[in-house]
Amino acid sequence: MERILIIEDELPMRTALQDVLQAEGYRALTAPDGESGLKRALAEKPDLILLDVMMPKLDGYAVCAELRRLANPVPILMLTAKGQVEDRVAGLDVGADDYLVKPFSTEELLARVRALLRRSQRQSKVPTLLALGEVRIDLVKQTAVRGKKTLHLTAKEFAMLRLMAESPGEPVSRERFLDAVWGYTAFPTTRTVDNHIASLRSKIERDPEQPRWLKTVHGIGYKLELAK
Amino acid sequence: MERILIIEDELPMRTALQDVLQAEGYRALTAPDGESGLKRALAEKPDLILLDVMMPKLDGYAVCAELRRLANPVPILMLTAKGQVEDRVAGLDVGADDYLVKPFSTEELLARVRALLRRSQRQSKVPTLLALGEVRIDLVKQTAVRGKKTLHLTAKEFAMLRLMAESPGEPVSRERFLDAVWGYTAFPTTRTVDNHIASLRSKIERDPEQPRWLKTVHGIGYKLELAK
DNA sequence: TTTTGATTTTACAAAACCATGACAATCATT
DNA sequence: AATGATTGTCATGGTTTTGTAAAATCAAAA
Repeated sequence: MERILIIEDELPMRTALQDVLQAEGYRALTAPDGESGLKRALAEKPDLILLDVMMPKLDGYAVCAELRRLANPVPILMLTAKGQVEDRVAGLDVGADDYLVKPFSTEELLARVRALLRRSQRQSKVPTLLALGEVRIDLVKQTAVRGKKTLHLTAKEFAMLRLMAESPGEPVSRERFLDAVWGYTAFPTTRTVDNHIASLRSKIERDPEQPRWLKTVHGIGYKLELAK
Repeated sequence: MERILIIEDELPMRTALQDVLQAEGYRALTAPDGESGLKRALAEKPDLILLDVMMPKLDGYAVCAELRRLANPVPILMLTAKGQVEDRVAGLDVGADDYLVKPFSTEELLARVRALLRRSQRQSKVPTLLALGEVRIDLVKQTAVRGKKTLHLTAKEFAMLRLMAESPGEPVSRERFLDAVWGYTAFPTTRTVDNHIASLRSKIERDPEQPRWLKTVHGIGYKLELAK
C-alpha cells in the first residue's frame, strides 16, 4: 500500500489528513515542520508528499525546492492558503506537481492523490506477462489462459501474483502478502493467505500437489519460480 | 520529443509553464505576444500550442482564428482568466481544442496536454471507430449505430467508452472513471458508474446479461473487450 | 413555468468472493 | 522414529461487490 508523507504544522489539519488517508487505506506518515519533513522524506522515500506552504522554519517552497535540487522525483501535492496567483506560480516554479487550495473537500484531495499516484505508477517497470508452462498470465489486463481455455483468477489472486512477480524466485512472507495485498485496513489471519495460494495453485499448476511454479518456502512464505 | 509553443505575455507565467513542460520532457518554445506567437507557430510547426487569451496586440482568439483560417490543424489549448463563460464559448468557437481556466494545477495542465497530444497522435494510428459486433461507435463524432438504426448514447456514456477504449482489454476502476469522466470537483458514488455501465450495456450489447464487450472485472471495475 | 431527458441516489436481491477453524499432511529437528 | 511447528485443504457461513429497477434530483429547452 502506498505511503504518503504529510508535512503540515497545524495539528488539527495534520490529524485530519492522516485520518482521511488512513481510512482510504494509505499509510500516512507525518512531520510537523519543513525541516523534519524534509528529513523524513529523504529517509523514508514516501510515494507522495502532501506539503503545506505556510510553515515555520522551512516553508513548503523551500522543502519542495530542496527535494528537487536533490533530484528527488517524488510527487508533491502542495496545500496553499486562499488562491493567490503568486503562490501558484511559485509552486510551479519550485517543482510541485499539483496544487490544492484550502479549504478543500476530502473527495477532491483523494481524487488528486489518486491521480498523482497513478501517474507515477505507470512509470514503474514490473513484468506484465508471465509464462508458466502453457499458462499465460497478463498482469495488466488481468487475464489468464491455459492454452486456449481462459482461467478465471480473482482480483486478490492477481494482486498476489503481481507481488511475487516483482521479485521472481524470492520468497514473500505471509505478512508481506497481507500488507501489500490486503492493505493496512484489513487484518485476516495468515491462514487466509494459504487458502488463496491453494486456490491459485489449483488454477495455474498442472499438478497442484507438486507445484512447479508456485513454491512453498517452509517457515517463510511462498515464491514464484519463473521459467528455468 | 514533442514541441510545445507557449504564447503568453506575462513573464512569470510563461517561465513557470516552460519549466513544468520541460521537466516533463517536452521541448518548450515561447512567444511573448500574439503576433510573434503566430509567426513562430507557422515557422516551427509545434505539436501543440498553449495560448493565453488576454494579450496585447493580437489576442488569443485572433491567433487561434487566424491559424484555423490557414487550415492549420495544430492542437490548441486556451488559457483563460477566471470563470468567464464567454471566454470558453468564444475559444471553442474560433477552433481551440480545449481550454483551461486560471488558476489551474500543474497536473490539470499536463493531463490536458497529454490528452491533446494523444488525440492528435492517435488520429493517424488508432481508429476512433469502435466495432462491437454489428454496433459501430464513432468516438469523435459521438455517434453510434446498430446496423442502420442509430443508437442514442449520452455524453457521459461516450466519455466512459472513450476511457475504456484508450486501453482495450484493461480493467478501469470505478475511481478512475469518476476521476477521468466526472473530474476532481464532482463526487457521485461509485454506484453511479454501475448504472451508467448498465445503461451502456442495454444499448450496445445484444444480450446485456451476458455482455460480450463490456465486461465486469470483479473487485476492480469494468473493461472493454475489443474483437478477439 | 412546464417538459423532457439525463443523471444520481437508493434499495434490495443475486452473485462472487473471502475468512475462519478444524483437522490432516508434511517438514525440520532431535 | 518421535515431536512440535508449519502448511494443505475443506466445509461453512459471512461479507463484499455487483446488477438493476424505481424514485428523486437536476438542468436545459420549450
